[in-house]
Amino acid sequence: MYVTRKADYAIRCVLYMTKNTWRVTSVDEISNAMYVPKSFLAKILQRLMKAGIVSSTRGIKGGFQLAKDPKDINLLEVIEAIQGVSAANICAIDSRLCRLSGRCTVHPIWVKIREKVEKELKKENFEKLAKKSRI
Amino acid sequence: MYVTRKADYAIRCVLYMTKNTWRVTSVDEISNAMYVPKSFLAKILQRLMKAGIVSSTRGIKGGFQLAKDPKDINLLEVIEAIQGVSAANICAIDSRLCRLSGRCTVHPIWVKIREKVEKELKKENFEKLAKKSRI
DNA sequence: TTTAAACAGGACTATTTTAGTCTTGTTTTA
DNA sequence: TAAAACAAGACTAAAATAGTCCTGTTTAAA
Ligand code: SF4
Ligand code: SF4
Repeated sequence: MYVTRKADYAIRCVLYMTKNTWRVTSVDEISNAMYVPKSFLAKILQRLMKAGIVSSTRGIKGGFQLAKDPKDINLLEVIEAIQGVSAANICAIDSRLCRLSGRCTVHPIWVKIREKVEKELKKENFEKLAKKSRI
Repeated sequence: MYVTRKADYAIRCVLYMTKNTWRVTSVDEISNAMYVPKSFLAKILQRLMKAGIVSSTRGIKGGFQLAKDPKDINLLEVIEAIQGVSAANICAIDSRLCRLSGRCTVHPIWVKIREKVEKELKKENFEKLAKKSRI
């Protein structure tokens, strides 16, 4: 499980939008507030759209807003919306990616770690995060 | 924390050597047994040498063997010997890698996840792994 | 009705990382 | 003294990462 800049930016921006829930916010505003390159952010928001996490309004005065209640969005789903499923080792993403997985002693350890990490990430919803937030 | 092929191979090979503790094993033998490209494995073993995990004997009949008791080698140290410290997000490797870390709400979550993962990996020593092993 | 602000989406690119290979040299034992 | 084995550095191809850019569409407001 490695979080790319793209996914990290996504989290920051969903957090920003959480604090402006139901207000339409432009890419430009989010980009400036969260220190994310504008054209890169535009791409990120497109993926969050496809995942149903944000919705967009086109045209002048358009922008983005959360498509769900912040308490129903967790860290894991934002990360997966951006970079797909991930884990610490390939066999924990899909055991077929290593032909040894069926008889490997280490394989179950990676699976267990993946489960633990995902459990932690699922626990963190954006309502909770926004309450603590100072960004 | 993402485990590269290099580190995964290292783990497999340390496990193989655990089952032949105190016997000098050639790169060629390990390479064939563990399905790791020979010249790549040679590089990996060099790093395990520097970390004090294995020792080498040069010349004909030379090879590698563990430099420590298998119960004193854990998964984390093998991984770190190969790829250095790693974590799920850059700020959990070194908080200075993100200028927001001081005021970021998400940062402590990555730190906590790193701690949990490292704890799991430290628990797994090679004596324990070799007992379960069928590779 | 036109214009400008904003999103949509695809193509493109530079840099870094990964996953190796290759070559030349040194050591050691049969 | 030759062959088998490690040592170490240079090299490379492919993939992933971190973006940019350009052309088009939508829509509110002047
Ligand atoms: S831990 Fe085992 S199953 Fe997983 S990638 Fe490594 S060798 Fe394959
Ligand atoms: S989680 Fe926060 S501190 Fe860590 S990299 Fe992301 S923005 Fe920076």
